[in-house]
Amino acid sequence: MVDSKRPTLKDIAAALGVSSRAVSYALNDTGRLSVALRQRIRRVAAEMNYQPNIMARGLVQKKTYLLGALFPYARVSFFNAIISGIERACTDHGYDLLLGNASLLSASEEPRALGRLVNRNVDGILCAPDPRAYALFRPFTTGRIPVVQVMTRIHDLDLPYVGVDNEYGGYLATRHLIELGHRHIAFLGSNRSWYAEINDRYGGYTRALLETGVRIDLTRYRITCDLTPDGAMRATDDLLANVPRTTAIFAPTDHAAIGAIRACLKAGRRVPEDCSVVGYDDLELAALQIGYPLTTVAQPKERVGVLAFDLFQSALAQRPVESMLLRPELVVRSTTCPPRNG
Amino acid sequence: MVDSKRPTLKDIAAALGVSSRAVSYALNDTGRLSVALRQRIRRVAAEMNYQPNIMARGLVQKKTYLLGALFPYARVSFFNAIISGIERACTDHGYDLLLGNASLLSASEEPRALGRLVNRNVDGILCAPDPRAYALFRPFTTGRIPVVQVMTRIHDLDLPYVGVDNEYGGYLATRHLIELGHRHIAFLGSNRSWYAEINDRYGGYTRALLETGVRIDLTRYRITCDLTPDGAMRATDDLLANVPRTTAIFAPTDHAAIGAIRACLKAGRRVPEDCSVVGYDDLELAALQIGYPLTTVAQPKERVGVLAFDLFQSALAQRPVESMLLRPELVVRSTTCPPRNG
DNA sequence: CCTTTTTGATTCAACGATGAATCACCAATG
DNA sequence: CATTGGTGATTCATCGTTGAATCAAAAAGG
Repeated sequence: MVDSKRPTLKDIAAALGVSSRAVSYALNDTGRLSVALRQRIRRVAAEMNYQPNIMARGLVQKKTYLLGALFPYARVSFFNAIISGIERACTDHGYDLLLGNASLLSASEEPRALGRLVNRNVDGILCAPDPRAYALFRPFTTGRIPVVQVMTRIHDLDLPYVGVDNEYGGYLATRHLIELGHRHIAFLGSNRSWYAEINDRYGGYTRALLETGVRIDLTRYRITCDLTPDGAMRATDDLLANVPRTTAIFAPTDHAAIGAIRACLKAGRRVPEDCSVVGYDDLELAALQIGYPLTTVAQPKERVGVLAFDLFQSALAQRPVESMLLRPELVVRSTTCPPRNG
Repeated sequence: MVDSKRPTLKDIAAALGVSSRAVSYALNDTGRLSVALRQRIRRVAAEMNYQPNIMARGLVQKKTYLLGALFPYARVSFFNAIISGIERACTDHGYDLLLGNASLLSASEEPRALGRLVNRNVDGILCAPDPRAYALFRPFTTGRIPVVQVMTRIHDLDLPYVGVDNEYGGYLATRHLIELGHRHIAFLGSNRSWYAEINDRYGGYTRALLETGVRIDLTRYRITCDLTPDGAMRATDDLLANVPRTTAIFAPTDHAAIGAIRACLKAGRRVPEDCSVVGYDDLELAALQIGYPLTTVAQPKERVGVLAFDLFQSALAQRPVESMLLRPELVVRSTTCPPRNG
């Protein structure tokens, strides 16, 4: 069974003494052919292990059955599950996924990565665009390549979007802390103002406070930093020194939560007894923390991926496309408990 | 600047009043053309924002400039860095990466995923094949599609391979424990005998023992289990109960190390004071453990990805291809220290 | 001055598939 | 019997690009 070359329609046609067009008809179940011939062709095609050349087909149909994925490399651990959801949907619908991850600095790499995808004539693009890349994606609002925004949305850009309600997630996390009895809850904001997700989570935080009548001096309890483990740790160092009454911290990122917890321990505070911490994202490392499995907000990532593909298909078929906002869930583990003198 | 359609060679030719073949020559810097015309064509092509249609080119050149990646979905967090290394090499050489990850059970999904890649006429495949998939990859040893094995190698299969020396990694980890003074070092093996990597790490473990003259009753200190956090935890439960003299554990996987440490803590043993643990892989969650940053063996993953691409290119160019074995490194963090009465 | 070579460009075919049109044949119709 | 209609298949053009061959004109050679 050494197939030295992949058979083409012509090869099959020659083997049977019919026209290659007939073979095409038979295999696609189109055109007008006698059942007998149709079956004969199919049998031989199967015997010869024929597989269509997708490129040739794409050339004439002007479709590639390729879907481009454009996600920031810096956050792979987060987008993994989403990409795998997308991929599953792809295989189920005859599509293949082209990886165009923007390495490193997304704002500068995205143009090139995007160009490569367009170059390949992808039928659509799923992406988590950098908020600053408005100009880059603007042409696609009118263009012929459907683009779906996933998890991250550029404000004012008229492109469909599938995401998870960050405001509600922030609300869930904060509400959880309040219900445990906390009244001094800090929020770790990002020092990059354009991260809308973080701002939305902050919105949920303030709403929870408002709804429950918990009054907090935000100028002291809302601090900003790099949302990396180290950045959050340094910010929390300061927080605990300046605002020692803090009994709980809402870190809108698991990485930040790790930094916050480290700062607490360093300051001699036990977690969660002396200080509760809630994270966000439910990365693998949240559940697999040894001493401190993280209480965090989980997002239905796989489902987001699948829905993003659905939206792409609708857009491709010119059907009306509506953005979707899914609900996150609170996952309570071991980094939260009632305050000591609550 | 609304490009309603992407320009083709013909469009540029028409705009200039020359043949489309001349345009092709000019843009590829081939053929014989006057410098003047060449420049004129290039300028207009740039103005019209021309980008070649890779599919059409591929059709005639019988190349797709597509590279298939086939990695088990179950271990994404591990293969992330490798894939990103591959991708970087791809972009640097005009290739694009097609994701063909085998979802879930690799042994059953691989055939389909592999078929899709072949179907797409990928120019090559980089994969971490399931050891049981010998028959599946056998045809590629003679075939025209270069396949490079990455991190995982199927024994007796004549396909190039880039990986990291697992035997040496196991040796490094064990040697580290011995040098700290440990004499009762357990090894957590896999209950799936076909995982060659784990067996190799075990080989390094025994070599270190032999070299240093440390005699250990392997029937008691070598236990086997599912190398998941829970599996390793249960196995370690038993180990600590049956062989209480154990002062160190070499878990050939970070996930297993987490389970082992959990079991230690559950049994009232402090880590590392009462029991040291070494992991393997240096996943993100190893460094980002809050209380117990893992001592573990790190592999040069990005580099493996880049080298895998290089091997693919050599194979494609019919150059001789030699497999490569890189060296892992020990990363000492907080889960190892000398035994108490060492 | 005529022949050969070189230069600069063009034309034609092909890659492997599909869209559109066509054609031969046979049956049914008036 | 000539006309119409449907059936089952074929032929031709095309997608956008490159390989191979060709061609006209200018340059070089004897």
